[in-house]
Parts: sequence; structure tokens; C-alpha cells
Amino acid sequence: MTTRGHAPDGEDIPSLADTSALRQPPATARGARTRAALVAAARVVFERDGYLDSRLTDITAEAACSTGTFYTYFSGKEEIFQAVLEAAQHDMLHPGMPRLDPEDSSPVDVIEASNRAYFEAYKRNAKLMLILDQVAAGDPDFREVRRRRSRAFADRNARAIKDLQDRGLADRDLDPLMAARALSGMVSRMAYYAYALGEDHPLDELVETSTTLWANALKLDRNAR
Amino acid sequence: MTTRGHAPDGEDIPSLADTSALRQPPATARGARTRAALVAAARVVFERDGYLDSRLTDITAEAACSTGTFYTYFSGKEEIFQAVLEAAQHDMLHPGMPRLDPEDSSPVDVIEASNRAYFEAYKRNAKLMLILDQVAAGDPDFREVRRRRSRAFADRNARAIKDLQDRGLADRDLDPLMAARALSGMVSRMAYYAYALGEDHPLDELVETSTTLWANALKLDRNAR
Amino acid sequence: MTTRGHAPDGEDIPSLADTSALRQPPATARGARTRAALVAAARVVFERDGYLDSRLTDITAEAACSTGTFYTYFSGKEEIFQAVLEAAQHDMLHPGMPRLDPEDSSPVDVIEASNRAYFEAYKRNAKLMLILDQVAAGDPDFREVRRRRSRAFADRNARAIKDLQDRGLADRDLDPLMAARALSGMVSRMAYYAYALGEDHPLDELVETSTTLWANALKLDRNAR
Amino acid sequence: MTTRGHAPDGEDIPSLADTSALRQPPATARGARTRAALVAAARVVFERDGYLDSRLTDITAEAACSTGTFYTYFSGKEEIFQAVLEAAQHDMLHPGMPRLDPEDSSPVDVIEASNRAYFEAYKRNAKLMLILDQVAAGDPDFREVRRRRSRAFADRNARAIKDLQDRGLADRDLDPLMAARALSGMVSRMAYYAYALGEDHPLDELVETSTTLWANALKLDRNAR
DNA sequence: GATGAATGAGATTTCATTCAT
DNA sequence: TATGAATGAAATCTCATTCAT
Repeated sequence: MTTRGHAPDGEDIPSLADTSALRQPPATARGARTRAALVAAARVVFERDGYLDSRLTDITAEAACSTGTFYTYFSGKEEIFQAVLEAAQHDMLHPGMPRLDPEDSSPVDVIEASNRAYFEAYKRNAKLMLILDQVAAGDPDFREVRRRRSRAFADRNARAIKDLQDRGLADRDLDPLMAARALSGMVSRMAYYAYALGEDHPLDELVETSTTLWANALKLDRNAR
Repeated sequence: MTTRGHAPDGEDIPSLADTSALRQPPATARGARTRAALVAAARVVFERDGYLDSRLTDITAEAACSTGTFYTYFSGKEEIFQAVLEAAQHDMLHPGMPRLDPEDSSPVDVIEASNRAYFEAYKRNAKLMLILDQVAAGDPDFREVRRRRSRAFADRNARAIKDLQDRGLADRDLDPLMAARALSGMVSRMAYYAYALGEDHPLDELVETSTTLWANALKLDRNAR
Repeated sequence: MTTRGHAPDGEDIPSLADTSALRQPPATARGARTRAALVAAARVVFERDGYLDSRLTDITAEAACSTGTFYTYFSGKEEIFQAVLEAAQHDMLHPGMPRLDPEDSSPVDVIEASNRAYFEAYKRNAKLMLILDQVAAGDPDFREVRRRRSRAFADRNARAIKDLQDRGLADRDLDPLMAARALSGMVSRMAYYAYALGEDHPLDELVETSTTLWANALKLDRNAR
Repeated sequence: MTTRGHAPDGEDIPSLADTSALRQPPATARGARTRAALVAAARVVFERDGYLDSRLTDITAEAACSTGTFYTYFSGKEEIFQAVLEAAQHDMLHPGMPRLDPEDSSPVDVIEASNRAYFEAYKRNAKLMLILDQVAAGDPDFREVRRRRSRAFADRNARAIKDLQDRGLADRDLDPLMAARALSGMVSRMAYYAYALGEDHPLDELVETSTTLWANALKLDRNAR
């Protein structure tokens, strides 16, 4: 398991398909400003009204531009939603985890650090995560993207688990891939309860419980390196 | 932990609030038949088209009645969706778990049996679960119901975990409530990947991995009673 | 002018056309009771919801009978409205005016007494009067009935005015018919402001002002017989 | 009593509340034209079909635009009806009364002139007045507006009557406010019979009778200034 | 007589998208 | 680039009336 961490539910942040289809960036500085204003406005509106209940006119009103202008930059709601996600994605994927001293860090320390980073990032983006759920539920294409990305993350974490098993540090009875998926899902679901549903458990408790469960589940030795 | 099991994500099946607002049941047998036909038709249509893309007229067409008849029994799409869920709820909450011989069952056996029952029930209702996600994401009332029910289940499982801790069978470092929520979430997320996103892992692997992780996480002794 | 009085806005109470079209009265006592319950319920509903916003089902619900039963007695909303008016009509046309001693009563006394009786009757039926306005405004047939009845009353009052003019007691410059209509209208409009619009002026002031204006307008001598 | 006149039932022309709720006026000339076309079309349709029997699609058809366009300018039928009334209001409130030579005009002359102006304006707007009746009867908000405006006019006329009383020209036994309301109501009712119910009395007779009754009622001296 | 479920035409309303200015 | 009026297809919902029981 690398310092990069396991990104417990990276699968929730699709690298939004079809970058090929993206129109070329605005030619002028004014255009860039307008486009950015629209994306920012869209995030505000989506978080306030949800994806499905939001109207394009609300977005343009929030961005203080006309409805026509919208179509200069985006082909529709789906496309601007992708743009909003793209912006959030960076935050979720690079959540500013503290660099751990590899000399001094056990696997459990790494898990704890990346869990903490994940919860913090989820909290910042909770409303968006909810909306992503909504869209994924309704749109098979989106689900497919989510599925693929999910598997990619699972593969990465599975390799880390495999590595620990090979080094005799983790339970060899577990299927690495399935376990990776299960444990990532566990953490993402905890974040969902806490922040999307608003249970608002204290961060430290979330981190502690998730880390202990994760470590126990793999039968990791807390002290091993 | 009782034979009743832990119902890993019972929280996903809100006991749909406001039974007060329900119109009184049909007075005649004919009325009851029509109402039932509408609910059945609605499930078909929701699973085929999703909640948001479904139209009332599709439901009445499927039920072979007029649009007016729909409003004799339901005030709108939301209300018939509640009725559909209510019907599915029974299946999810009483998933026909095999009665285990108490003499011969370890706590882990109970966990395994209820996980298996949950995965089977989820598979039967996967499309509906997806739709519930979609609706919950967009509707604060629905989220609140889900949150309340989630907490009720967590409390029940937490008591079971506490009991195991008190008997010296489970890790005492864990907060029972948080652990209960986390592990239930883990199982529900596994089911989501497998059946809602269509990864379609073999049932036995799902059951085995989830049970092992659960047992490990609580540091249960596989052989203890 | 007879003791019968001038019925200031008798024209508002059409003798509801087409009694010919009325179905024959219920054959049984039970039928009579049901019919009466429906008429009473209709008045309640019309006064509560207005004519146009009332639904037949509200009426049958109020009368505690089924929708089908309604059609046993009435052909539709218009017909039951006529029945409601018919019942109220008696009150408006025979408002329980005190019998005045002809020996001791001046024309002004008679006017005063009938004005008072009219205001009292209007107050009792204010909501219905409003509804009658609504229906008359929307239904040319109803307007025609109102117009005919209005003219009949005006004719009667005009004869009384003519009589006073002939006896040298009233202003001979006035056209009796036009004056009759104008003064009746004045009183009815006062009642409308007071009771239908809810200004709720004291009854005595209404009576006093209307009577004084009426007497002045005709240049009646308060003391003449 | 000023040359402004008494506007005998100004209360029938509500200054239609809630200008606050009005959407902002069209930004472009084209928009202003479309909005005006819709208001004109609505008047045509309302007068032809009545308020309740009119459909939005008839209005848009008459205005030669799409249904969607309607909602760019109005939130519904009620709002466009207010706009129609607002347009008619100007006509009713400033009915183009001839400027009288103050030197040469008695109070009765002023009354006569304003009565005549009122009858003429009512005739032009008779259908609309009928519709206003219908709406006011069914809508408490509309009634309240009518009541308030009615009182404002009554106050104005009451001051004029008080003035005449103070100058010794009018009957001091009358309550000015009540008399003002009664006499205004009388004139409005005459106009209603004549034009809304279609009795179609000659204008000169209406004016003469109303003015004589009004003058008599106040015991005005026809020759005083 | 009484019941109440079933009907279905028709009205209102929404909003993504286009396009002339 | 930017504007915002115009579009119109589609969906929801109502309720008087019928008729089999």
C-alpha cells in the first residue's frame, strides 16, 4: 500500500467520460470568465436545487448572463454537470493528505491518514456527492462510468492488500479485490450517513472506527511496518 | 445477536411516513383489485423507465385503466411510489432467512445467514433500490425517513455488538453504534456494486467476503457460540 | 304603495325559470329526506366554496350519500342551485315584515319597514346573494331571468310611486319606473356593501339613511299619510 | 364637490393590488408589443367567453403567439385579468368629463356631468364590469380590493357632501359617508341594469333620473352655486 | 333507491432549445 | 460573443357523468 492511499470511494468520482467531446476552450479572456461563472453558478444551483429540479435559466440567472450564452459553452445540463464534477474531482482525488514519513509509518497509519482525508473531502463535497448519486441512479451511462472507475480503484487497493497478504501482514483468506471493494464501500457509506444524510458524527470518531474496522478486517498488525 | 439477524441496510427501506395521509382503502373488492393492479403496474414501469422518466399515463396504460382512475387511489407519482416501496419493504425486511438451530449456531453463522438473505433480497429488488437512491437524493423528506430508519437498524445491531463485547467475544475498542452502521453500510454497498451497478459477483463470494470481513472487524471467534 | 312593501331588490331572487322541467318530487319518505339533505348540503358547500369552485362530490360528501344518488334527484349543479335558491327565496320575499297599522302609517313608515326587513333578510342570505351575483354574471339565461323579475318589481314599485305623485305627495318630475329601479338598486347596493363585502354597518344606520334618501328623493312629506 | 366629480362606483375598479408581484416589464420593444397584444387579446376573449369559460389557448391564439409566450409575461389567467382591468381602469377613472365653467356651474351641474360621464364609461366597459362581478363574487382577495377602493371613493364623495352641508346647501340629517355610498351605489346599479343586463335605457333618461334623485336626496337647491 | 368505481376529454403549466437582433 | 423573446411538445390533474352491482 503506497503513500498515495486507497481513496475509499474514488469510484464515486468518474473521470468524466468523453473528454474528446469537450468543445475547445473559449478563445477570449472574456469568454473564459463567462464560462467559469457558469460552472460556478451551476454548482451553486445544483447544490441548492438538486440536479433534476434545477433549470438552465436558474444557472444563467445565477451567472448573470442570458440563456442564449449558455449554449455558447455547453450543449446542455449534462455537459455543464460534467464540468462541475471535473472541478470537484481534483479535490476528491488529491485531498491534501499529509505526506507521511515512510520510515515512521505503519500500513495502518496510511489507512488512517487516507480515511481522514477522504472524510474531509467528502464533507466539503457532500451535496455534490448526493447529486452524483441522483444522476447515477437515473443514467445508465453514468452508472457505467462509475462502475469502471470503481473497478480501477478497487484494483489498486486490491494490489495493496495483496502486497500485505504476501508480506504476511494481512488475512490470506480474503479475496483481495472483493475485500478492497467492500472496505472502500464501507468508508464511503459512513461518509454518506454522516455528511449527505446529515448525521454529522464527529470526524475523529469516523476516522477511528473506520480505521479500526479496516485494520481488524484485514487482520493487520497495528505495529508492523 | 439474535436469530433475527442484522438486516445490513435496512435503512434503505423507509417505512414510508405519513400513513396518516393515505386515502382510505377501497370500499369494494373491485376497487382493491384496481388499486393492486396500479401498484403492480407502477413497479413494472418504474423498473423499466426509472422514477423520473416514468409517466402516469404509462402506469395507467400498463394497468389497463384510465388516468382518472389513478387519482381515485393516489394523489400522484410520489404516493404510488410509496405504495410500491411498502410492498417491497416486506420482502426486504423479512427476507425469508433460514431458521438456524440455536444450539448449533455461532454468531458468525447468524451473520452469514443474514448477509446471504440480504444479498438475495437486494438482488430481487435491485432496480427498485436504485430508484430509491434517485428519489432519496432529490427529496429531503425521503432522506429524513431513510436517516431515521437507518438509525433504528443501527441501534438494533449496535445492541447485538454490545452484547458480544460484554461477553468478551468482540473487540471492545469499537464504538458499537458506529461499527454497526459501518458494517451494515459495507454490506449494502457490496450489494449495490454487485446488483445495482451490475457487476454481478457470485453470491457465494459476496457472502463469504462480507462475513469474513464482518467477523474479522469485530474480532469474533469463528467457533464461539 | 301597499303594505306589501317595495322589496328593494326583489330582482335578485329569480323565480327560478322552468319549473316545468323540475322532476316530480320523490315518491318515498326516504327519498324526500335524501333530497332535502342534498339541498341543505349544497347550500353549505356553495356558501363555503362558492358556486364555481364547488364540486358535486363535496355536496354528496356533506350530505353523506353517494355521488350516484345525486343524479336521482338533480340533473346537475345548476338544478340543485335552483333548488337552493327556491328555498332561500321564500325568506327574501316574505321577510317577516311587521304588519303596520294602515291608519297610523305614513308612506315613509312603510318604506322604512320594508327597507329594514330587506336588510335583515339580506344579512341572513348574504353569502347566497354573492353566489347569485357570480352565477348571474356568468350565465346569460340567469341574467335574463333576473332582468325580467327585476322589471316586474320595478313595475310594482313604479305604480306605487305614480300613485304618490298623483296624490301630490311625490316629485312629479321623476319618471316612476326609472326612479323605482334606481331606488331599489340603491338599497340593494347598500346591503351588498354592508353584508356581502363585509363592511358591516349598523342596521339602524342603514335603515335610517336609506329611508331618508328614499323619502328625500321622492320629495315625500314625512307626515303625510 | 370638485369638478373631479363623484365617480359613482369607482369601487368597481380596483387598483389591482400587488403591483409588487408583477414581473418586470419586457426589456425590449418587441416584448412590450407582445405583452400588449396579449392584454388586448385577453380582453377580447374575456368579453366574448366570460372569465371562467375562457381558455389560455384562446388568448394566445387571438394574440397569435404560443402558449409558452404567455407565461413569459403572466403567471396565469388571474394576472392577465388584472392587466386587462388596469387598462380599463384608466377609462373608468378619467372618463373624459367635460370641463365645466366653474363660474357657471351649480353643484347639480357637476353631479349631472359626472353621472353622464360614468354612464358612458360604464357602457364602454359593460362586459368587463360583468366579468369583474363574477370574479369578485368568487375571490375574497378581489372583494377586499373592491371594498377598500369603494371606501376611498365614498370618503371623497362624503367630503363633498359634508362641504355642501356645511354651506347649508344639503340636508344636514344625512350621514355624509353613508349617503355617499348609497348614492354612488344607486348610480352604479342603474348602469348595471341598463348596460350589463341590457335593458338599454336611453342615456338621457338615466342621467336625468339619477341626477334628480341625487339632488332631491341631498335636498340640493338646483340654482345654488 | 343507493352505491362508488371508472371514465376521459380538456385545461393548465413547464422549460430546454432556437434564432433574429 | 451576448441577448432574451419565442417556441411547443409533453406531462399532470380535474371532475361531471355513467352504469354495473
